[in-house]
Amino acid sequence: MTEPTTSVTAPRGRPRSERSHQAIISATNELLNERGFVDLTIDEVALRAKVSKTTIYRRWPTKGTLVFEAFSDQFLALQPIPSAGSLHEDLLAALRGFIKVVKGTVMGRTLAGLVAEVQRDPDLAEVWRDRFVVRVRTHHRVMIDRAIERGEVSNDVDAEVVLDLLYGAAYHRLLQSHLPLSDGFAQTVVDTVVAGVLTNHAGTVAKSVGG
Amino acid sequence: MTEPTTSVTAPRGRPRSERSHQAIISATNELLNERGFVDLTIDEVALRAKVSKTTIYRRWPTKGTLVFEAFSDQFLALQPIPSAGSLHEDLLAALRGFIKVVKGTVMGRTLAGLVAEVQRDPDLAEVWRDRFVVRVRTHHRVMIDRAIERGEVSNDVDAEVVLDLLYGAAYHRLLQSHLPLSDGFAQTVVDTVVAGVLTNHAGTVAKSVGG
DNA sequence: ACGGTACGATACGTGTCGTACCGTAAATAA
DNA sequence: TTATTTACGGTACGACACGTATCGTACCGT
Repeated sequence: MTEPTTSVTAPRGRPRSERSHQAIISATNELLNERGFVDLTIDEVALRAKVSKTTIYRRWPTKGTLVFEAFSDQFLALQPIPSAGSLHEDLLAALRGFIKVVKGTVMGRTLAGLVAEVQRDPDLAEVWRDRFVVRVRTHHRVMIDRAIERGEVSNDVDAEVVLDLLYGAAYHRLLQSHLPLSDGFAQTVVDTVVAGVLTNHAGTVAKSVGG
Repeated sequence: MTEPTTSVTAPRGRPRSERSHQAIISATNELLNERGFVDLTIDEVALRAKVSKTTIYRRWPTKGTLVFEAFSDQFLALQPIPSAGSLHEDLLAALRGFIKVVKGTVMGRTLAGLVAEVQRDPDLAEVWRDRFVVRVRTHHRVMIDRAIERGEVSNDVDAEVVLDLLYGAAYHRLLQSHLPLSDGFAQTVVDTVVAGVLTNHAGTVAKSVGG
């Protein structure tokens, strides 16, 4: 109890280098930009970070987990929860925010690459679900919860399905590349979903009709 | 002009063995069932099909294209266009059909594996879009076109977005595995999307309200 | 017969992953 | 100070699967 709470058990041997950690993450992000997920190799990350390959494998068991860690915090920081007032405005702003990041940065291809890797690596899939999908969805669900609290929609709305409709459609265009992630797409998606929710789950107060 | 239309240019040398072709496709499907996309190897397909590996590579440049061909016809044949009468009924039947195949057979994991591979192989991505995504969407779009013809919805409905909402949501649950592809999910998805479409794009005749 | 193409069998080169090994460096404990 | 513990760099290595190359043989039309 006299020890500081920062370290309950004193680490014994040589501590892991925080500097190496940062160098690896940085090199990973650099190479992600230059080559993309598929053509990124651990050897090259080690070379770029001036670190032994062994050091990388001591911390991350696979390429997927490394890229995941380099990607996720960065991406999640760019997904704010809008609170403009109406459900329509909030969802549209959120979807536009997603599209902006996905189209405007290399993170779109990295995200696609990670979704792909998740289909190949069950261990990564678990991490992905618990530390990304669940996290970002919990984040986004707040918009719907707030609409319920306001009485804009009733509380029997299936928030999970609403999120699946919005982001499912967006991920679909990202992964299949059959049509562009345009702003018109975002508008139509939100128009349709919100209208559907309001029709089937009208709230207790006058609804605000968006533009 | 005197030649039959079946072969414009007469093939010169030894023709490709149709028997080998079938054996390769069959072996691929067998191994797809046993091991899944990731753990399927070309060497093993060759062994199982009693065919040289060279023969496989003469016809399909990569593992992805081979699996694509073994998968796509089979899958597409199981995606009929419902015509029950109302848009709601048609879309629900179609989505249920998709879920049934994806959950009931190994094709769900194969589909996920192919979507993953498409993110890694640009050549396969092109084939995938042109010979699968476009094809299945054209197929499904008929349901919406017919609703327009019936006057159930107006002709300014964005059919592409409707498909993205429906199948985007389903693919999302397939690929992210955060929630199950339950029948309740299918119902809520269709309820919401159809309500949204009818609200924003009411047709010229009395709409049928689904039970 | 002859040229053209597919075939089987197999060896090979390539790329990448992840591990093993070894001597060294940095920290704590006695 | 010395011993112990753990991380580090450097590198070699094993494993695996991909895709290619080679070569002699089997079928096909002319």
